[in-house]
Amino acid sequence: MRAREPLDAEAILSATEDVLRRHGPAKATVVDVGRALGVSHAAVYKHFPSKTALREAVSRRWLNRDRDTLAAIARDTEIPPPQRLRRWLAALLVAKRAKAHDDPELFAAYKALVTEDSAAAVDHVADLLGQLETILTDGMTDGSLQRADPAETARAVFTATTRFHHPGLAGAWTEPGIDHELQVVCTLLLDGLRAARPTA
Amino acid sequence: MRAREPLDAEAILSATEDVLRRHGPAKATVVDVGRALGVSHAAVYKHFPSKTALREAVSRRWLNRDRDTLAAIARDTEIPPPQRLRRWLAALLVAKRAKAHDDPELFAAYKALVTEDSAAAVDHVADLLGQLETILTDGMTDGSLQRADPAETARAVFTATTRFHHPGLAGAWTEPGIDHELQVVCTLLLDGLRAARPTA
DNA sequence: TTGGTGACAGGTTTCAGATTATGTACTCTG
DNA sequence: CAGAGTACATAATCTGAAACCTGTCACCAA
Repeated sequence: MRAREPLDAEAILSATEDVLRRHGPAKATVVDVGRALGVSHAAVYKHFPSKTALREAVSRRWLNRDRDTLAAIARDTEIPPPQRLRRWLAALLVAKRAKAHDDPELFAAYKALVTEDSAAAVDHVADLLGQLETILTDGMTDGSLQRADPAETARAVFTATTRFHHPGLAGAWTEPGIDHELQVVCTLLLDGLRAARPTA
Repeated sequence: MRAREPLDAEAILSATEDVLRRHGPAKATVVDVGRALGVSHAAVYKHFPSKTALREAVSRRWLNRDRDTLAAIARDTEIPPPQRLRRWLAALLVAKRAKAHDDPELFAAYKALVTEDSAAAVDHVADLLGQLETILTDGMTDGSLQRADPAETARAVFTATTRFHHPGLAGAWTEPGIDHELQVVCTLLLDGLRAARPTA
């Protein structure tokens, strides 16, 4: 209709994020996104093939926002791997809890992605597993951790801490004992990871 | 209306179970339960104070049905505690998966109970924790397991295996690698439980 | 040719009005 | 008088027509 600065994917993502926050994932529509940008909803479809793709892209960006904090811990060779693992898991809980609390609408969108296991969710998990694997590999290299297959072990650690990061269980993250419980589980896992290769 | 053998709680529970299986937890009504018993719905209220109480009682009975299998493993002093723990957790997964698969309607009812954490669900968890504690205590007594507080450790083991028993995550129980994954997690946990009391 | 528009088909959601369910009270029977 | 029934108020749920959303189109502007 009129000359505007050309719509780009980033602008659409930001607008979508706002719309999601305002209306929640259930009520947010592509028409709303268009309206927020002063544009028809068909314009949005020039940049994203579907509403699903749009939601995925928004969640991806939202998830990647505090990815670096976590990645920095995973890569921090100053901290001995066992402690690093502990800190990383604690930071993961803190980050997830903050997201769930501060941004419930976007968290709900992310949760939906996980339950229908969309590519964005799968990639997010793969990323986290990779970070875990980094820590474990470092530990195996410097001898502070024992077991052999880092990928399998990373998955086991991730699985054993499901309670603290799976969005479907977010309800429990506000319970008072949760941080302590994570510590106990961490200790148990670390004891296992440090143990000499067992007999059975 | 006519002389019948007097309605008792057990008969109501069985009828409710049938109705739940036929209609699912969302559509099952107290009137249906009455109809199944050839009785008015008000008669049901003579025995149960509310529909919620009735659903809880049904789930309780349904959950207790294979409780003994599990309890038998927990108590089997023939098996060394570490192996016993492994078997118990495997049996728990098998039992839960069977329930989810063979009885989806009642499983859904149970899942609902867990998400609104009703007394029945809480009691069920407490029961399982008690069984875990038995195994751990036995292991600590005979020296095959090391750590100190059995209740706290039981909770940690239960938490670390959330993925394999929480009804909200039942979707993942049919994935092919799940049994192997449980084995890996078990091994990790057992290594931790057997480890000499660690330094950090 | 990329990025935009308005109109539209088909499927889904919504909302008000009608139906059905829950839970209580009082009645009836053995 | 214990236990079942009928009647009923209130809350929840269904239904169907209207509104609305998604995704596509043919067309337009720079």
